[in-house]
Amino acid sequence: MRDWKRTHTCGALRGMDAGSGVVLVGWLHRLRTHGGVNFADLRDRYGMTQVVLRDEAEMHGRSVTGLRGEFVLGIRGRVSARPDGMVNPKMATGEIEVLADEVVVLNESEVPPFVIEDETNANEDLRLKYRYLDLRRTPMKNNIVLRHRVAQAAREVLNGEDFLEVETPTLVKQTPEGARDFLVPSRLQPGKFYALPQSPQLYKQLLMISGLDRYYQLARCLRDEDLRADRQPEHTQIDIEMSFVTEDDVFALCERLMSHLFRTVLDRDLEVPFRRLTYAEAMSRYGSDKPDLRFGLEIVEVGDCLQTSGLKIFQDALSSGNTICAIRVPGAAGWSRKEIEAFGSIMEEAGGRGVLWTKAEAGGFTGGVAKHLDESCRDSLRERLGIGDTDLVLLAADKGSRVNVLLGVLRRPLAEKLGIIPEGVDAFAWVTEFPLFEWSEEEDKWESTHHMFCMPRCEDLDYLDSDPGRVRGQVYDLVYNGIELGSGSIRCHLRSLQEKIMKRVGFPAELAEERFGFLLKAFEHGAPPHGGIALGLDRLVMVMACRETIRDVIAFPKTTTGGSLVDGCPSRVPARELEELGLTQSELKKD
RNA sequence: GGGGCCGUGGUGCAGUUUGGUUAGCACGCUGGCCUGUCAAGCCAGAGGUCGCGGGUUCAAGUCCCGUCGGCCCCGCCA
Repeated sequence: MRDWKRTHTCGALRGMDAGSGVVLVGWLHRLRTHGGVNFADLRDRYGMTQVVLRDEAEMHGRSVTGLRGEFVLGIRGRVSARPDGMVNPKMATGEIEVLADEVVVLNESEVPPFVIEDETNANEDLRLKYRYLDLRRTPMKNNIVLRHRVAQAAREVLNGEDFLEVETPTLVKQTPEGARDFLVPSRLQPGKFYALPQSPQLYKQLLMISGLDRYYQLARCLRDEDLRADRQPEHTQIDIEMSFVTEDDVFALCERLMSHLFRTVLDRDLEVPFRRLTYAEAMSRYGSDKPDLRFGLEIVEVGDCLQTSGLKIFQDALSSGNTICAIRVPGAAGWSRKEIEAFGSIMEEAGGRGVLWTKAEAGGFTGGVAKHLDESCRDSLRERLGIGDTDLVLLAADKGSRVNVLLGVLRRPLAEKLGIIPEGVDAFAWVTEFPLFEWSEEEDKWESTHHMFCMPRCEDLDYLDSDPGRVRGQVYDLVYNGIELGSGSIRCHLRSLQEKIMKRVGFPAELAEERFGFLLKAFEHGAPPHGGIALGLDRLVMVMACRETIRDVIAFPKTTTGGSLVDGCPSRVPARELEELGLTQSELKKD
């Protein structure tokens, strides 16, 4: 057989190539027969080229009508400018076509289980089973390409700023607290286990103590927890750590990083510095620690406006010290009771007791709780909320900040119904000053909000013992359009303080020594002040690709039950291998 | 651990509420026609254990129970 090394890809040829002899290889995307002249679209990663097959082409024993979709073909021919009026402006290669002299079938293909085209109607489980076919589709291929470009652009920025890419172990010590670990049994030390890393957290801190100063890694992180559209058991972080930095340094670096990514990959400019708001502010104004700032619909406390209302719910709330908050929904006075109460249902699903409401129309208040609002209530509500003439007001009363969370749940659905979420807006923000601890009812103890290696804010150090819930950390999240894209902190680098924090979350000195002795020891050998961040690469690429799930930006993702449909893992293993590891499967049911 | 939705030719869906003769549509597929198509067109055709198991019934895609698989959400995910 002659040499079938390609001279061009299927996306390369242009009008100026007319007259050249070329060899193309690729998959037969579609074949259109017209008797004496036939058109074959040849597809590869780089694009699509129309090949003209006439009767005189050497087919090596094949007939044109014997060719099928997804056959792998080699084409030898000549580039020809398309005749007048035949140029296809929808194709990058639409100015030309290749007149085939010779066609060879490099491999045949079964009829694919779904059609390889940009808009597929195939269900996701089928696409996952035949992922290699799904990835032939242009949108999926583009996601993978986009991911590559994001990863490389991130490396460019970090390499250019003297960061070192360092790999950390995959077989690590099991960590107490945090997510459930994936465990790997040790053969050489029967009965003992490695864990797969939830993140390289401790290793990157050790690298700072090593004096490497600036580290990054595109790190796989593994957590044995339930899946979601934006959560997989294994995901990738752009993991960053720096010595001798403040929060501002980390923010500025990430802003340079994100600006470069959006500029080079999406050709979009970001407004920097990103907006900053404290955790307390985010929770009170938006009812969320990852607020969507593309639209308003802010939550406002209105308890004092309702002192004179006779409504029992208000009276009870005020007398019991509960909070009453409201959202002004501009232009929604025309909504029906049914439409409004749909939002009450959303609130109930979130654990609330439904929503109260009233409408501001023609200078007055109507509907819902309007009849329980006297002039004084109305005036103060008008002023507090800036109520216009066609507004709906949603109100809720509940304990403390719970009410903000409940109303916060409504913001996105409200914005969608109002159609006020702007296209193409990149609403980045830093949420800062996260509390260091939160009380766990379930465990009946204080737990770390982020993780136990975060530095408290200096001014809150005195509350570590007296009022742990009041201690804010040098802890921050990066938020984009209501999605958490990353989180980080300035770390604790002082042994005594770290021990104090560990004690607070249930690790007395002895236990801390056993579990984290190596880190505490390292702190005694000149640990520099340091901090960093971990950015979720999957989520970042997901939002950049405008996808709804990170499965679309992962080549081989898992299903919601943690399975891989393309290869069928997890799977059973031979009993002999279990024995070798000192494991038995007696409790597990057979297939 | 809990809640919800889905499963019908290769693919996507209709049919299930109210059980009843040959399970319908589109795309794809197969064969034929066709010398300028590019989501080609026209003609003809093949293709279905209704996820699986059990039950109710004269009769089950349809009703009941169980089970498997996929998706979404709560819990969980420092």
